[in-house]
Amino acid sequence: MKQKITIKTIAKELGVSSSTVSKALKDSHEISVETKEKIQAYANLYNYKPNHLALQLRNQKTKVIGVILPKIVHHFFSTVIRGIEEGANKKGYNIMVCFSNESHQKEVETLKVLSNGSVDGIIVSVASETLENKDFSHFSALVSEEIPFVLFDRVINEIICDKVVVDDLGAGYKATKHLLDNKRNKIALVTTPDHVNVGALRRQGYEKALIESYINIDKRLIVKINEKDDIKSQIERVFEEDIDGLFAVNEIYAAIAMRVAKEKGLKIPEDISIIGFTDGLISKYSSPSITTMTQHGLTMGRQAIDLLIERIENETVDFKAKKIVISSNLKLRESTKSSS
Amino acid sequence: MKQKITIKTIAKELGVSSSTVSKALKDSHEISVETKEKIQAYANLYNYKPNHLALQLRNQKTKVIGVILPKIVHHFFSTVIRGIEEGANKKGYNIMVCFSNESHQKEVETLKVLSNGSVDGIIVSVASETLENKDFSHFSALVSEEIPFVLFDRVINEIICDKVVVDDLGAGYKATKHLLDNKRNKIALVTTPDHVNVGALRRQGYEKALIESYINIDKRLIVKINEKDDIKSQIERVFEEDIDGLFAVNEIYAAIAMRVAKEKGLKIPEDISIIGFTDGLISKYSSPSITTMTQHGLTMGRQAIDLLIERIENETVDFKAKKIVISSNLKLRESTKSSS
DNA sequence: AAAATCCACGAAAACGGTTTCGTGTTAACA
DNA sequence: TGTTAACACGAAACCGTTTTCGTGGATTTT
Repeated sequence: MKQKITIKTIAKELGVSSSTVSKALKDSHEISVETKEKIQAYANLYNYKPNHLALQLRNQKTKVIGVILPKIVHHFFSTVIRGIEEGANKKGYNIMVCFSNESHQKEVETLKVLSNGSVDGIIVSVASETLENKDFSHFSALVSEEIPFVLFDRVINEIICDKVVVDDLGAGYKATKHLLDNKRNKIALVTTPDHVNVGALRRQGYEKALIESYINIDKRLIVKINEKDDIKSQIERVFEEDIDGLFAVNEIYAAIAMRVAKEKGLKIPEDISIIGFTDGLISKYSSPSITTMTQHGLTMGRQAIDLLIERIENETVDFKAKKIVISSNLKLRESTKSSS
Repeated sequence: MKQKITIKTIAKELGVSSSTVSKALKDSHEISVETKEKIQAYANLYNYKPNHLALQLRNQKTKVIGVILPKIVHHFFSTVIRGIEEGANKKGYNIMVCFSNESHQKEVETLKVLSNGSVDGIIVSVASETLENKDFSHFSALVSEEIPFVLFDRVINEIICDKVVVDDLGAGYKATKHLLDNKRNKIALVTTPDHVNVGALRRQGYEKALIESYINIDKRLIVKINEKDDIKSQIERVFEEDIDGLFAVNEIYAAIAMRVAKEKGLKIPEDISIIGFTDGLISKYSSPSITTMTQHGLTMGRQAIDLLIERIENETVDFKAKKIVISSNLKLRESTKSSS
């Protein structure tokens, strides 16, 4: 990289001190008009740009936000990034994006790197492995170091900090209710293992809706996907039961379920109604298109970044963790009949 | 944020100089064992972490790579990010992700921010607006400032720098050839406006394949999508011709085309074969699943980051721009019959 | 006993800015 | 004519770390 021009070199060339240059470039009233013009012209000519690192060191802030996601190739997380980036940009921040790839170890390491002063604050959605083994010490460390951070979507109850979540229980309830309203009563649930709290909450919503309709919860209708094994064959098992409705906690499971249904010769939505989660491209462009619960990734991202920047810029003495709950609503499409 | 412990505070507390502390923490042989142990113990106790900003300033490098993408909610770009992040991580770099949202202005601004020393190098896929108005001065500036950068996918011929691209012409050719081999001969093309070079190249491949088969190019079969208008209705127009094959330059166009075909009562792949681009989730999970040309986003990301880091770390005197062409291959699925 | 060699550590400069606090010169005022 | 104020600029400290080059005292070598 070419040697960049600095204030010092300008000062030397023009035979003034660096303080003068600094002030002249900021159009300070302390400096005479001629000197300012001379310096500004020179700086312009040689395309002077202040070194960001020096400024960061001096100001003790980076104007950078770290973001750690479990994965990227996922419509929901993509939209969250977009929301975060938009909000950050509006306030003059940049974002540094990292991935844990659902690995606890990677999450710990990444958090360590980011918390050495490279960023002013951090936004995290917790890796499933961390959720599973329940080792949250890296987050406690963040708390005790008083580094501003907010958790979203996959959060940890034990850690006290700002959070942004979807009303997962409510969403599970609404989804199931919609199927019940469609006169479905043998409703399968395709969900995650219990340690992923969003999955667990959505299941609770599902159960709540069933109980309200005096339908017994049938364990055989619930399949908790283990992503290490083949997903499709796990879903096929639930089709051995005579189901007429299916609620999947993400759009990939929904899409796979739809395919299985078609292969079984079932018509959608006539023979079986299917509802997914995350209003992503798959749901939108598949045919029939899939009714889903919206996850409002953009909104979540924006809320998370706003919360974080608020925390960073207003070092409030009285810390009070905030939790923003975003409600999910039904996006009606072709894979379920509209309730009449 | 809590006041972090620094070398200076350690030095003061322990009554030694900061040089001693610095050396002790690096286990230098210059420092006696007792002193080292004392200092290390203290640093450990108070959880000392070196300030990254100070290091960056001193070393004149950030170990951060800037990435500018036209958009994120797009399977291809998501996978590229993943590739970049993986490669960067392996070499001890972090990535700072920004989006131009296809806007020229935003691209210029972002580039300016990143090139003030916040990053060691930059990876860009050019915004479509920039491609359209052909104002590349911000990239020329990068060249003259000798900031390492690499362009990928959407590149600019006029700018001399490292590049990673897909063999778009070849891909367009292969896709069309596949349809021809399927005994299709009225093949529609759904592509981008000409200024998006990847679209233009894929069209050339399409035309080459047709010409080789002695088929005249019929302008009515080619639709250049303007994303500002409704995409579906633009695609519907091409279905007014009696087509039996369709090649779309991305998976969204392909998915929409498939939907239109279904609505017209056409059976896929019996009545019409459809082939897309980018091996994304839509193509994979829709039914019928869509045959596509793979775009190898992960590979592109990795190649781009490797190229960039190579450039950063080996300040070669003899600059020779490299161009890596990644060939695309056919991913056979249900939306086309296998050629026999 | 004088000279050379180690040892363990500190002073200071450097990275590139900003900012506070002078200070010398000139002009205005009493 | 002496005092004060305004002006235009510079010196130096600071952010946190690394690194080069001393240096004073102890030990070893001639």
